[in-house]
Formats: sequence, C-alpha cells, structure tokens
Amino acid sequence: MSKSLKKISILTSASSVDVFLLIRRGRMEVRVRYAPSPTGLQHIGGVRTALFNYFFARSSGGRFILRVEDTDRERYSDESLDDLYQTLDWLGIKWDEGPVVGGPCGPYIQSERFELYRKYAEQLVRDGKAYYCYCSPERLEKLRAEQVASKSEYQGYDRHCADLTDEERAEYERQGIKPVIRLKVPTEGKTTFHDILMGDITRRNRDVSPDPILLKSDGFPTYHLANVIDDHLMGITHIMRAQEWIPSGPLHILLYEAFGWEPPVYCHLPMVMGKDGQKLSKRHGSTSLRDFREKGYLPEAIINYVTLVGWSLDGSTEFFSKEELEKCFRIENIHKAPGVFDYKKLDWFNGYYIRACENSRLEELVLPYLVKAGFIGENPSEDELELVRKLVPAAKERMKVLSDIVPLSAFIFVDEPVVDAAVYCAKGSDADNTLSALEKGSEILLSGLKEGREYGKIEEDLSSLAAGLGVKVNGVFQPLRVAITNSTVSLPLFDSISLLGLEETEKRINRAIGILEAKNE
RNA sequence: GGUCCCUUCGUCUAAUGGUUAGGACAGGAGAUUCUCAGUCUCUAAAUAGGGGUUCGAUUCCCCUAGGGACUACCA
Repeated sequence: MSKSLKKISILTSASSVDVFLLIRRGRMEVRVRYAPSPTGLQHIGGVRTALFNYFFARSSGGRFILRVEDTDRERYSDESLDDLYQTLDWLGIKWDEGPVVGGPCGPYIQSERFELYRKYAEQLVRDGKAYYCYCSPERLEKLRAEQVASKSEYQGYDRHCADLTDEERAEYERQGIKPVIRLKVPTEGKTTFHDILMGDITRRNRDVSPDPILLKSDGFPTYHLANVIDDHLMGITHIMRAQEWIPSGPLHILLYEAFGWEPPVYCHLPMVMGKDGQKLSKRHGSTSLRDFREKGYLPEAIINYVTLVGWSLDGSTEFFSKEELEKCFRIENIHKAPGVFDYKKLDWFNGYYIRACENSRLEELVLPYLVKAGFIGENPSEDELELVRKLVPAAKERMKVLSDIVPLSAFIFVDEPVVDAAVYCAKGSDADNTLSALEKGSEILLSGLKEGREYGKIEEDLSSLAAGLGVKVNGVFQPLRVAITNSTVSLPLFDSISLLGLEETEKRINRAIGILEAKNE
C-alpha cells in the first residue's frame, strides 16, 4: 500500500523527463498500455494486443494501463466503449490505471484531455516545429487524386502552407477558415527507431509522410499527437502495438524529438491474418469478441488460443491458464511473422475447456442458450433445472461451443418424428428385421425400464436380441434411437431416455412401430 | 507507384553452425463404443529459390521471388 503510494507520488511530482531517467536506471516498473479507439466492437487483433500488453506487465511486475483514444468523433460510439469494458471484464483482464479505476496520470480518456493537446501543438508551432495549414479538404483530395493518377513517386501533402507569411495567415483567418496544425517533417536525413523484435528500423525523412496533421480543424488531436503526448505523460515504457504501426514509427520519433522527449521502447506485434493471408476481417468469419461470446466460446479458450498466435513458450506446451501466462509470458518469445487465425484450432481449445469445465458451472453457462431457444423458461422451474443437470454431463464431451447444447438437446423439446422408414434401418438390416428389432427391442427396453433394471443389463439383453435376429448390435439400437430421438445421431440411448422420461419414450416408440408397420404392409 | 516489414509441414509453432528438423490443430488409417462425439494408436506433411561464408547451414551474409502493412482533418 505505502509502496504504491510512494510510486504514485514519484510519478506526479517528477517531471516527465525524470520519470524516464528513473525507468532507464531500472528503478521504475514497466508501464504498458492498451489504447483502443472505441469505433467498433473489440476484435481478435485488438484483444491479442491487450493480452500481450497485460501479460507482459504482469510477468514483469509492471503496470497495465487502459487508455481510450476517442479522438475520432465521427466514428465514436458509446456502444463501442461499453463493448471494450465488457470484453475486458469477460476476459478477466483488469487494468491498473485507466477509466473507471482512475490513476495518477488521468484522465485516461483522450476526449477529457482535449485542452492538453492543443497546448502542446501550439507549443510546437511557437518552436517552429509545426505550422498552421489552411488547405481545404477539397484541395487535398484533388492533390491526392493527381498524385495517384500520375503514379508520382512523391505522394502526400505538398507543404503548401509551410511558409505562409503573417499577411497570408491573417487573410485566411479573416475568411474564417479553421486551420489544422501540421508537423514540419525534415526533408533531409533519416530517422531510426529501435524495435525489440525487429531491431533498428530506419527510414529516410523524405519518405516519412510529409507534414502530417497533428491537430484537426475541430481542435481534436490526431492519433499521432495524442498518442505520443499521452504515452510520454503517462510514463509508458514499452509500446506494444500491431505491426501495421511500423510505418509511423519514425514519425513518432520525430515528434518525440520535436518535444525534446525520450521515446519509449517499441515492440511491434505480428498481425493476425485470415486464411488468405490478408488482415483478419469480417469476411473471414467472426472477429468480434462479442460474436465469440455469443456463440459460446469460453474466455479461457480465447485467451489460451489467441495468445498462441504470435507467441509460444517452448513449442510444445499448449495449455495455458491466464494465471500461468501472467507468470511465464516473455516478450522475447513473440514471433516476428504474421500468423493466421485458425478457427478450427480455437474450436478444439474450446471443446477442451468445455470438457474440463465443472458441471455446475457448465449448467449455468448453458442455461441462457436453452432459454433463448425457447426450450426452458426465463425463470427455470426446479424440474427444468433438474433436466439441465442431467443433460450437461451427457452432452459436454460432444460440445465445441456452448450453443451446441441446443441441437444436442432439441429432441427433448421439439418432437418431429422421422417418417421415412428407411432411416430406421441400420446398415446391414432390412425393413423386416428392423421392424422386429424395434418391436422386440422395445419390449425388452420398456419392461426393463419399468422394472427398474440396470441400464447395463438392458443393454446386454438388447445385444443378445441382435445376435438372435442375426443383425449387428446397431440393428437394434438404431431403430430405437431414431424412434426416441428422431435422429440417427444422438446422445447415448439411455441418456436420451432418461432425459425424455419413460412415458414420452414409450409414446415415441409405439409411434415408430406404427410407421414401420404401415410401410411394411 | 513509393517506403518498410516478414518467409520452418495446409495452419500455429519448436530447434541447432553437425538432429531421423520436434509438438499441436486440421487431414488420412485403425482401435474402443448403441450412433455421434470423446479417448487411444498409427500415418502423411516443411526449412521459398539462387548464390556465397564454412569441414559442415535450415541456422550467418547477399540477391531474387512471394506475401503483408502503410502511404486520411481513421486509428
């Protein structure tokens, strides 16, 4: 307690530069952040970034910070912000500093830091590192179109406003044009930044996007400005973000230099791709965590699998709990190359975790799906709960996702008899012996059930019957199965009967006998 | 077009200057089982290509090819 208070006071009292000196000397902990933009639902790629940051912070005794980068008010939505919190909550990822929980470097929502960015941007203008630009969006669009059409080697802003005179500026201001602030990118020299994974990455300054906008005409900062300022002010030590950001690395370094700040350490994470090698997107399948949650993936499966694309401990350990990852995650084990997201492997992990799930927990997890399917009521009765308690152990090893419970249990709640007599015939049986198998089998079965014989004994008797009729064991079981579960694929026969109840079982069998008799006449 | 990044089985990955290049998913075959699933066993499958350096390279260097990302008053 007192220790953390001390750290906070260091942070708040020391200047930003001092904070970095402390970090450099190893006196201060690792500070990393996940800084999503609430412009859509949380997706696999973002969550992977969050996870890597979180696990790196935990495994190195550092702090994990959440920052909301809501500077794009066109695309912002409350729903996205809710989804961010819900998703992290569902995964069990707690942030040490950030919205809701607060912290010494707050506020952690960029729109609440609005004034800050203008202040810094204007300082850059005063220092001659940035300038006001009055170019209209129309002019910029035309410029871009021309550059694309001519396949010009040089693409980007033409620095039209880089050297405006005071008179020209005053004229624009008089016209009421709201300017943006652009960074002056040097045209000579080169800029290098260090990436833990990639090593040094160098780019000629002339290849850095010319004079990017720092402050938009609405007064909001762009990503680059806000990101650099906040990372610095929040004492971020390591920036772990997707590799798609590599090209803006040099630009960010230029910004740190313009401010006279020490840049943090970079670690660009390999991207998550779809089967076709393109950046993972909706056309590859579900990408939002909400989708995965709704289909019935467990957080432990998502965490386990997602962490394994782009990272591995030793190449052979495959199961990791969140707690284990919080201990053993090493930044050095992150892969460089992009990885393809394999839905099948996720299914395999999910099936594994469902099978490993305590029955009582699985009952609760499965309940909403049964309610949604209309199989049981919103406020389940004790009988319904009892049914679920029987269902779960029978179904659990057959489930890949929680929603599988619906097709697996549908026969109990929806009775759609199979009227095609051929379906009742097992391979190697014909209509005649299938009918007698069903008739004789049902006698054995129903009387056995009524007498309360053990399932194992009844099963033996049914097997003997098959032998007597000269058919395979399935020649007896299949017609019974189809009669009882309305399907050739089902839970084990005795589980199905026990779920259905004796009365309903008998009804369905007799109905099936009727169907087969009608067919045989 | 320009810049930058990447490259081990279909996929996720391990390993080392000297190995039969290992594991997992998916695939195939079999066993078990009343169907399905699960479980178990077995199986096929890779160092992108070309040059070097070296006694020896998949590993180090160079080139080529392929893939990807970026190139917004979006992040």
